[in-house]
Amino acid sequence: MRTLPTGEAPTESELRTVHTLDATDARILLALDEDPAASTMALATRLGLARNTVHARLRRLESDGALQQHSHRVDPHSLGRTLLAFMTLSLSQSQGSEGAAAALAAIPEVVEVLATTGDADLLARVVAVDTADLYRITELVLTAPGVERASTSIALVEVVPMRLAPLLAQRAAG
Amino acid sequence: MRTLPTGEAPTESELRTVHTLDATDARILLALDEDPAASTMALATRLGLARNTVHARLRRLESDGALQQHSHRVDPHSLGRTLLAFMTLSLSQSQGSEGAAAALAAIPEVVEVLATTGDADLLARVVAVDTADLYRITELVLTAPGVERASTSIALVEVVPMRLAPLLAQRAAG
DNA sequence: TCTCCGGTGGGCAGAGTGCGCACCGTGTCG
DNA sequence: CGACACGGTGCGCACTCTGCCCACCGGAGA
Repeated sequence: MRTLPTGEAPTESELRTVHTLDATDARILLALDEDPAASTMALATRLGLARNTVHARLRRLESDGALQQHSHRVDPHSLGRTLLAFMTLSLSQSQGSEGAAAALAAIPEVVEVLATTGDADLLARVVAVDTADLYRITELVLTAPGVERASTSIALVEVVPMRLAPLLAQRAAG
Repeated sequence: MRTLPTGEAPTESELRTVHTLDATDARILLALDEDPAASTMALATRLGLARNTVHARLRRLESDGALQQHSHRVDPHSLGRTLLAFMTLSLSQSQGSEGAAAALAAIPEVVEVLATTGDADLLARVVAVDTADLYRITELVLTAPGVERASTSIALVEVVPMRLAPLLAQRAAG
């Protein structure tokens, strides 16, 4: 799966062979996951590696894209958006999804949209201040070109918060 | 919405009055969103503020929880998980969701689970190596206690990648 | 008017970074 | 077998940035 193609050919960096992570890479990323503020030196001493080794690997991981430069650190709650909801959207089959994509991208409260298989065509993650706000956003979403139906479910509890540590741990052990 | 309660009373920090962000806070977070590697000094010069000002605000934002300390920087693709899917899970009404939650949390490929309103009870975000792997995970999910039905849709394209910048921009301007 | 508070400017010690270098063990290949 | 590349290691150095002082200032509110 990749981001929405915008017309251009894939860049050289996108085509770059993805260096698979070895156990050491995974250990570094895992330690970083536990303590994201850790310095290179702290990681090195903690993992029993030389600072230069950790440094070199971090640089490679970043250039490979395994370690994203951008991070989602801002809590929507602090912006007053305490409500999280998912909308499954059905598009009219005749037209493409570009128009809908652009319209959805123009709504700030729509924080993520994925095209999916199945009954619905799009899955949108939406944040809102309260239910009235969510209603307003729903109306807005329904004005997007091609959007025929929206089915909304509200997130009640975060049963398993977003995480990658278990996968990293698996790789670190293997 | 909050994380799954584990029995204890909310901690003092969770009850702390959430300081609402002012426009300057939003500008700082927005600049940080665009360049997460930016140093305090770089932010200060870029925003036309004193270093001490930015420093003090960053400290407050972090202590308020608005700026999360942990960040999701690792790309699942680098772990070979190029497939992203969503599973809507129906639970048997009789039993609670604790058992299911624990079982799902034990599956590394399950990267996020939310309890939702609507037809389904849970929404799980899952990564997999390929469709065969996804099938294996589906079987695994179905063994979780209380899970009666799983409906899977595969993410095809990232129409709008996870983002908060538009909301921050709105706040920065307002 | 006085006081509080947030922003500002300057300064300073210490930590961490980025980078260079040399060395060494391992594995590969001609 | 010898040459070589490669990744990890240890050392050092210049530089930046941090974290934390302090004093000053201007506006808001009592």
